[in-house]
Amino acid sequence: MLKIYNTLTRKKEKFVPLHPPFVGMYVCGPTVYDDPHLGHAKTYISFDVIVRFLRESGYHVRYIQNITDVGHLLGDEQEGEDRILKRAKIEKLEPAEIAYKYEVAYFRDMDLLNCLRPDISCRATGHVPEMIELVEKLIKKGYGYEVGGNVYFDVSRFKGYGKLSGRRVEELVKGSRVKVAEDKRHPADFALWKKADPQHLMQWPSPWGRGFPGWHLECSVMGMKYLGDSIDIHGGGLDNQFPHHECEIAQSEAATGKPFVKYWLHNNMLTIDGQKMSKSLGNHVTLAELFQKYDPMIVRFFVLQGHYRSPQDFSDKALDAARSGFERLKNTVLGLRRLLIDEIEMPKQMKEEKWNQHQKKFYHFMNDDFNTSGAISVLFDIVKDITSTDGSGFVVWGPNPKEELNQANALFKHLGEDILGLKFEEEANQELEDDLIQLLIQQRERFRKQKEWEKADEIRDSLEKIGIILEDGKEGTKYIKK
RNA sequence: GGCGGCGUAGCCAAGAGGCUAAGGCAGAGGUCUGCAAAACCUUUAUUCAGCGGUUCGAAUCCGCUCGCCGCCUCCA
Repeated sequence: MLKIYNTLTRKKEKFVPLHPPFVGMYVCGPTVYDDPHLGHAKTYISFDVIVRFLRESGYHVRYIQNITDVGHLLGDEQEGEDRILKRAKIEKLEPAEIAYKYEVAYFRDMDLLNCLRPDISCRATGHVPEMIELVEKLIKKGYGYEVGGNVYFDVSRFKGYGKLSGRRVEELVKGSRVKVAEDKRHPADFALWKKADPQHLMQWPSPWGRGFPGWHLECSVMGMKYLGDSIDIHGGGLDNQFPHHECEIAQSEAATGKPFVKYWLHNNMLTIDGQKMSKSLGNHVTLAELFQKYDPMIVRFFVLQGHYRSPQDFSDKALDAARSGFERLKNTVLGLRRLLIDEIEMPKQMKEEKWNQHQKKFYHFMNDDFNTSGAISVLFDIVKDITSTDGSGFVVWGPNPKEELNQANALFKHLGEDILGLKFEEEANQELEDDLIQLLIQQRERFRKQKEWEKADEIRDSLEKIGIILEDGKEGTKYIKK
C-alpha cells in the first residue's frame, strides 16, 4: 500500500486515486529563460521516479508538465520585468526564440538524465484564451475585480487562502517586504491579468485591454484542461508552495467549487555548501557544465541517494562518492550480463525466496513515500548476493547459479532500470571496441608470459590514458571503462 | 517580524516510539597479484546538536537552548 506525504495535510496518507486505475499528475515545469541547472535535475528526477513507480504499480498515469514561456515577473510587480523578456533583450532575440531555445536545452538535459518525457508538455502562451476564460469566470463569480486594465484575485473572498502554506492573510501583509501595487483592494491580492505597455513584447488582447496573464494562471488552466477539475497529484519545488501553489488553489477552487488537488507533493531544494542554489546568489551549476565532468547517470544516482523531501547538499566530494558507488553497481550489472547470454526476462515467479525478498523490500521502501535511498540500498544487497565470496575467493551460490544470475539480472532491470530509471548500458559501438581491446589484452598477455613487464605495462598505461582500466584476475584479464 | 524545516560516523544519506541505528563513499587491516588496480573478506556511531520531561522503553513524542536553512519577491 503506497503512502504519500501530502503537503496539504502534513501527513503521510494512503494513496487512493480519484478514478482508479487512472492517475492525473501535474508537475510545475521550468521557466525557459536560461540553461537548466542541478536544481532542475533534483526536482524532475524525483518526479520521474514517482511516475515510473506509479506505473510499475499498475496505475495509468497521465503526466503533465508545463513550459512557462510568459508571465513571471522579476522584482517589484509594478516595475518588474518578465525574465524571458529580459533575456530576449540581452540575447537580441524574440521572446519566443528564447523560450524555445531553453526548452530544447531543458529536454536535452532531461533526456540525458533519463527522465521520461511528460505525456503532455504544454506551453503557457498556447493557453491564453483558456486563461482569459478563467479570469472572466472568476470576475463573474465575484472573486476577481478589474482596475484600469489589471485584474486581481480578491483573497478575502476565498476563505481557504493559506491552507497549503499555513499562512494567514493578516500576517502576510505585516511581513511583506515588497511594495504593494496601489490599485489592489487588499495587499495580499494577486494578479490574474496585467495590463501591458504598448512596447511590451508579449501581449494579448483581452476583455480588459491588451495585456498578459498573471503568474499563477497557467498551471490552474492547463492542469484542469488536461486532467479535470480535480487532480490526483500536483507536484513542484518547495519554493513554489507559496505563493504559486496557494494561488493556484484559490483560483481553481473559486472557479469550480471543487477541490483542485488531492495530493500536493513538494520536493526539497538542492543546496551548495548548505545554501540554496539560485541564480541570484550566483552559485548555480548548469547541467551542461556538470555533465562534462560527471556522467548524467552519476547525477541521477546521486539525487536518488537522498529523499525527495530532504534538502540535499551538493559538492564535488559528494558527487565523486556517488560516482564510485554507481560504478561499482554498474560494473557488477555489466559483468553479470556478460555472463548471461539469455534475454532478460522477468521470471514469472521468483524461485529463490532470497530474490523475492529483495523485491519486497524494494517495494516496501518505495511504497513509503518513495524512499529511493532505501531502494538503492536493496540494489546493493543484490550486488552483495552475487559477488560475495566465502573468504577463499569463490562466490557462494545455491544449487542453480545460472538461474540465480538470471534472477539478479531481472531484478536489476526491473528495480534499477525500469523504476529508478538508472541505465547500466554500455555505449554503442561496443562490439568493435571490445574486439580491439581484447586484441591488446592478448598482446599484453604474451609479454606477461615472457615476463617482459615493461612492455606489458606500457600497454596497460596507454589504455588507462584513454580511460580503459585493465584488471588481472584468476580468470584472465578484464577491463572496465572509466 | 510571520510561517515552516533541519542538525544521525571524516563526507553523502535512510530510519520517525521497542529486533545488533540501512546503504554509498572515504579510512584501516587482510586475501588475491610480477607490480598495480579492481574485486572480495574483516573493521569503522554503546549512540543520533545540547539540556530537561513523558514512557517499562526515545534519533524517534513534548519543552527549552544553541547552530543552520527555506519561504514570506521570480525561482525546481
